Amino acid sequence: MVDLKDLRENPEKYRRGAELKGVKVDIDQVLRVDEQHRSAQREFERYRAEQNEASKLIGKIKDASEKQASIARVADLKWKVKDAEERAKAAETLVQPLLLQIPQPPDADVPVGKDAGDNVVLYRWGQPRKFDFAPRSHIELGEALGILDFGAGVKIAGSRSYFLKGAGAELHQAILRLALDLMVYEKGFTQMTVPVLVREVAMKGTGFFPAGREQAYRVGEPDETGEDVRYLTGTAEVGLTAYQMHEENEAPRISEADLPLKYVAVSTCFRREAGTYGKDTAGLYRVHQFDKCEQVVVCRNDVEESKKWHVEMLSYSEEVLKRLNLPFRVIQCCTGDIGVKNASMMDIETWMPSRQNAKDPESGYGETHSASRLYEFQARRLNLRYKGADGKIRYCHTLNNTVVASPRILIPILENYQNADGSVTIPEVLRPYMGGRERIEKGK
RNA sequence: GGAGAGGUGGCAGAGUGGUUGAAUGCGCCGGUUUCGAAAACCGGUCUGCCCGAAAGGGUAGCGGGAGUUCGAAUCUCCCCCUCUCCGCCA
Repeated sequence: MVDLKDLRENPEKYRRGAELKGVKVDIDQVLRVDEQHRSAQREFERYRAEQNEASKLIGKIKDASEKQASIARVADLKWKVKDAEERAKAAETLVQPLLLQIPQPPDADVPVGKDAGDNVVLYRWGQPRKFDFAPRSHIELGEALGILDFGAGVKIAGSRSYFLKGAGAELHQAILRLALDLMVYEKGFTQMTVPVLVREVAMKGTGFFPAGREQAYRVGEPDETGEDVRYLTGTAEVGLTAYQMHEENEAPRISEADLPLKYVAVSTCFRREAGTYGKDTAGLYRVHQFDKCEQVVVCRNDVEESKKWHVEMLSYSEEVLKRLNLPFRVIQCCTGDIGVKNASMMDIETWMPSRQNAKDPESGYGETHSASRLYEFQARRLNLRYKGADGKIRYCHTLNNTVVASPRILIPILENYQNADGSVTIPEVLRPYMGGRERIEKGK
């Protein structure tokens, strides 16, 4: 959520921001409704002040008939108060949903662009492998080795579903564990187990709703209050970021000394992938259910510090890929591709031989990581605030990034580590998590 | 699922219709004292929104919502949550 006060003072900034992101919003409408709300509120407060003053005096009046007269006089105010209050409330309930739709303006260092085609490659690491045989896709490899089963997945769970079997499942767990261990034991993150079935507030608070509502699976039937409805999260970012969520009138429980909060969690992620019909339908690339090791940092309200963490968190993800010796490139996403929530976003794309297009030697990189810098956007919705050393209360900044998501990461692993005979060499760093095995071979 | 108890400030815990944002204690911050510290003593210490350049003022908040009343933490109704006991399940 953007700052309403700032929106009032600098509407142009938000108009421009929405335009850069390609999001249609009516800023003037928000300002109009907000003004209605505030003028009604002022009226309400003026009448209420009068009423409170008069009521206070009534309590002191001893004479019965005089008291009755005063009560009769004040009674009239009661209706004026009620009327103004209702108008204020009505306008306020209109402001909120409008405000939730206004995107965070992209940061100044984000390149202007329409869509993913305008993203900028920042740098690369590793050399794509030159095969001296015709490389197979992870689908061919996995099915031949008996470690991936898409047929059973589709039969049991529908499209974009799969089974990982034997060494496939082992590899999946090994990579998640590698990532988690790096974050916990080397980078000092606090490991969490988070709810993946959450209430609407958590989805709204983290900025996935209302804009991305169609991407989430809804679970349960609404009762009269709607409270029985839950949502399956598409990332542990929801649980990790919302963890310190506060009520609006609550004093902050976080103090500056507690920051930064560094959380990591592995969770199962669920995505409807609405609007992607026909895109990446085969294989492990775009699936409805997967597991992801996610990192979240909640830091001080300081743009420079946010930027520093953004790069730092990105380096942790790179570290995982480097240890796996998988070639990748880092992308600075453009204004049209960073989504409603983000001030900036950088992706890591890992080289996947099967995605390489013979005509384009630059192709073959597929997104495996996404690092977001959100400044106050989520913190405002979640009321994530802290008391500064100076006593002032500020909103935190939040950031998040994939450490590794599997089975998508199995694509580059299987494809890059394949041998001419169809076997797959297990990356050295994963062997300790797989009983010391070195190769995945058919039937073994 | 059945029976009971309860949800008040950072924490503990008073308060059952009239200057109650709310006693008291603890904690925290500042000061006095001390060579320094502890103890003791004194003072301060919630948050949102609105108005204001600021100082400050107004308003709202005692689990949430609705109601009664001139006036509600206190009364009524609905909902949510927590705890204890019993049952059931893992």
